[in-house]
Amino acid sequence: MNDSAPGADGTPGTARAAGSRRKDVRRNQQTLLDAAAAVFVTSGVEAPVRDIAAEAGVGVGTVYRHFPTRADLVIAVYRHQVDACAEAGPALLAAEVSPHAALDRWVGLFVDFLVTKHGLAAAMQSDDAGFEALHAYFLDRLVPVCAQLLEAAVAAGEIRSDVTAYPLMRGIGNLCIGAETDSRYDARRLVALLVAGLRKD
Amino acid sequence: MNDSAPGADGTPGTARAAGSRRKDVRRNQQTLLDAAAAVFVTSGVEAPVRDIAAEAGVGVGTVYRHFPTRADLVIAVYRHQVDACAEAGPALLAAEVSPHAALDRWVGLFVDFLVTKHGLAAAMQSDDAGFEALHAYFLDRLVPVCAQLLEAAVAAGEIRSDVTAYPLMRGIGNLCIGAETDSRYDARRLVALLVAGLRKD
Amino acid sequence: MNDSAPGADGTPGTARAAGSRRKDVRRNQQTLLDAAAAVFVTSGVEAPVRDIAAEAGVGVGTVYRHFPTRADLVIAVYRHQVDACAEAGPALLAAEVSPHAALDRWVGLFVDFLVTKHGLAAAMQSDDAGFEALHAYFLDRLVPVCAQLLEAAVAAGEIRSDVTAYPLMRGIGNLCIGAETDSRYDARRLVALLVAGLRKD
Amino acid sequence: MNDSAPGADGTPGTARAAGSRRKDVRRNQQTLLDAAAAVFVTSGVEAPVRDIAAEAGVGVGTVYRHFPTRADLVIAVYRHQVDACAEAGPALLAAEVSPHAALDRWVGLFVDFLVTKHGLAAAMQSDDAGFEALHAYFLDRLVPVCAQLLEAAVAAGEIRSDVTAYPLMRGIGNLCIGAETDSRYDARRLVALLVAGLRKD
DNA sequence: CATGAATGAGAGTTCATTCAT
DNA sequence: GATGAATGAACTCTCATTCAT
Repeated sequence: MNDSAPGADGTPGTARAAGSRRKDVRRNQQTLLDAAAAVFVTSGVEAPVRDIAAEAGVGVGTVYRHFPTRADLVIAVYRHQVDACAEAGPALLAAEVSPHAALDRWVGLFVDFLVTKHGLAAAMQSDDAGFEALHAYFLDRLVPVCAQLLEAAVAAGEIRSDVTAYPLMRGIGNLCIGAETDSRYDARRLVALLVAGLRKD
Repeated sequence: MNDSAPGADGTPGTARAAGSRRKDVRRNQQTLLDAAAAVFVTSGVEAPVRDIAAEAGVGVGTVYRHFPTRADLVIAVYRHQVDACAEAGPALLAAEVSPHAALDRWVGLFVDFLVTKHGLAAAMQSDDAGFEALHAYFLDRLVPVCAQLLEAAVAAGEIRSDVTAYPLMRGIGNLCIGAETDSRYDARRLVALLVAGLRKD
Repeated sequence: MNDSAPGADGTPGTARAAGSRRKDVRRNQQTLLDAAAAVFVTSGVEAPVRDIAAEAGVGVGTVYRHFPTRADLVIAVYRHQVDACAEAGPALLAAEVSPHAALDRWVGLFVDFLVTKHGLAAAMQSDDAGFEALHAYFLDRLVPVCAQLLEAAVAAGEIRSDVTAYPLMRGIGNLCIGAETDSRYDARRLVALLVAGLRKD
Repeated sequence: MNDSAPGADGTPGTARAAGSRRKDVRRNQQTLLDAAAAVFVTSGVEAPVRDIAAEAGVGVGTVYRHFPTRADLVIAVYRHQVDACAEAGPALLAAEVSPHAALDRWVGLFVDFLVTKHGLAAAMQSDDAGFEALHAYFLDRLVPVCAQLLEAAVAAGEIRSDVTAYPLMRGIGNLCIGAETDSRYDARRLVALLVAGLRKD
């Protein structure tokens, strides 16, 4: 993360001008992220850059300056939620009665996140070069957590030992595609089945 | 299907000219289908119409004449394989030792088909209006078969009774997205897990 | 439906084949003219050739064979009515109480014809090269009649002598453009004003 | 009008950059209008957007940015002249010896304008949806003026009282169609006859 | 830094016209 | 003669991305 704690720069005195400019920039970034999030909800993550700029009330150039590629923008928009999800893994492992239960709940968290993000799941799997970084970010952040949960469940003898975290995460992601627009399709349900299928015997 | 029973117009004499013309046209259609199939492999089913025309060595107008809609073309390209898949369902049910085994093998057939069609799985789930007919065709053809297999397995007490064919098919389709371009991702495996997850207990 | 009643031509003896063919052709032409007239009514004289062929139940090639240019077709469709209009001129001159009255009624005839032909007036003035022949046909046929009426009216001292038939006919044609689709616009009325404007004093 | 009072943003300093940009843009708009006017003269108002872009030395996108609709462009090109014509109405009414004379001269102004605009008169009557706005603009602007002149002439007892402005304007517009390409056709003359035809007795 | 105008490649689609059968 | 498949030019419109101000 490049700018946590928005108001935390206690730079006093001299650097005022620079400081306020930096503050402006930061404000701009946030505006942009909010705008992007809003547009993503209605038009999906492939929405025209211009729409996002318009929603934010800035020029397209500003979008490009802050987020050179679309992936950068998408990552930034969802970073907090992805991070929160990643951090929830170990916590669940500690709190739940069994590693498999923890895995199930953690996966549920991820699905709840994805299912509400119009087009995100699809973008994540897109072979479009522009989304490579997005794909990578999600995996970098979540695969290790998933691996940890998987290992614990294997160690506890609850699940088969021949499934690795990467394909599992991609599978879960895939199952979430299109869930937001088809009421007859329940991604949560199917993911639960998939996770159930991991069980030994 | 418009070309069943190739030799059915055995009319000699009069219909010769028309017949041979029709033969040419049919050949052309096939050329087009082959070209489309080839382009779909490399560029996905959303490839520009112009590319397909070029691959087939015809003008764009010819593509539009035969397949007014992109969905028409995609359906035509895959119709035989979808039909074969649909027909395999009852056969497997008769041949396999148990309904669940039949379901598993049938699903495997579908996955083998999908996984080799670049972008097809993705297109099938696309909310793009142009692909609606495609979506519909696949579902019309395969959901009933899947439902039949599911029912049999439920009747045999092998699987839970709370899963319906439509979401299952969509889930399977989703799991196949992107499988052709990522060697670390094994769609067959995940689908097998999903089907395993249907088991009672 | 391109060769109904194959043997219906009562041509006796030798010339049967040629005779029946010629009759067929003629029938085809008439079918085509009827079809064209029908399509012109609904889609205007610039309707796609394919639409006309379809309406007639023939191939586009047949249309082109009989009417190499669109103008040929349009002329053929309206020839009878144009001729009838042309012939009405001298008759009216003989029947009416004054040459100006005859002119007025004759012009009314022409307007009644044009106003019911969707797009014809516009096509006639179009500088599109494809319509040149159409333009020419109408003028060749009608300008002399108009000139005759004009001369008689001038000779009778009813109208000014400085208006010639050609621009008058074009003006009348122009006034009819778009009349069929705009209920607030009454071409007959305006043409009557124009003709009234010819009056001396 | 969007550019009245050119120097009205007298903001010094800060707004300079934006100001000069705006000036460029304005210049560009003008270039575009000039180019469009030129192309309209040679190819008519239905000329391909690309041709206009090429004439202006800009990309097609630029044309669409400034004038989303063809009608917008056409209106912009002719706005000044239409406005000038509209404004001339009352002035003529004040200056001429009689309302009918004013009407005659005003109509002459309009004809002089239309007759030099290749295809404009035709486009104005076109039932093409893309030209609806154009049609509307002309009528909105000119019909009231015409109505005013008409009323005055009626009040003065010079013309018949049963002709309204709308059909009269349309008729005049129609009479101008094709005038620019046919030396044997004198639209001014015919329009004058039409206006003469309005006279009482 | 911000702006948003400009660019232009790219995709879709329609039809007049030709010509092999 | 009739057919209608094929051709491909022509047009429209959209957006990602750059860059002068």
